[in-house]
Amino acid sequence: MKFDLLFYARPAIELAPDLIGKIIVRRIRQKVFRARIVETEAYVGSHDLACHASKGRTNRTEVMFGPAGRAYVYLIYGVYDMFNIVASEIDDPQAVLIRAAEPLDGWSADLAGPGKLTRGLLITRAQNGVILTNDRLHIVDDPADRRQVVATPRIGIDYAREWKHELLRFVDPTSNALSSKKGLTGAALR
DNA sequence: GCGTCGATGGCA
DNA sequence: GCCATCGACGCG
Repeated sequence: MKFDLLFYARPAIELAPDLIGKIIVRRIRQKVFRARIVETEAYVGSHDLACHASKGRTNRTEVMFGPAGRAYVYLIYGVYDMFNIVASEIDDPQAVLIRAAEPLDGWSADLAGPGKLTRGLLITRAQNGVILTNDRLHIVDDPADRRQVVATPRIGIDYAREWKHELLRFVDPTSNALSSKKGLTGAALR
């Protein structure tokens, strides 16, 4: 079942782990591609030094200040688009970065990383601001999913001082499609 | 299997 | 002058 906007209207630190095991549905020219989310990160507001909104309200971050359930897509390193889902409520800029997923239904693609995921699902800045209840791009539940969730520090934010240690990355440790094994230990690596 | 490095463009 | 990245390359 497609999630409605209320599903997204809560703190990113709650939404991010809950999105593990959920399914991205992407429709491209009448074809439907589905992928199971296995890695996310929470960006928890203006006070979070790793959150783009900590630098203030700008053209780029405008979407994050709006209502929950919209896509925040931006370009990084001049090369890759990053797909986020806006969380929380108006004027509280929180978002969840979707970092990795496993293709379903026998479709094969490498979605093990935020840049590879957007490339594989054809998500670009053209989707910035779209409401995620539309038929072309949305998230559905998988009631049968046996998800496991482990929290680790976020990737690629060494500049964020004390925030770089916060356990705001969430992964399904049993997945083979993670962007990195950082933060996983012992049994989780087998 | 590691570490290092360059590409590439929008943003402040 | 940075980056919420990726893949190529060199090592030995």
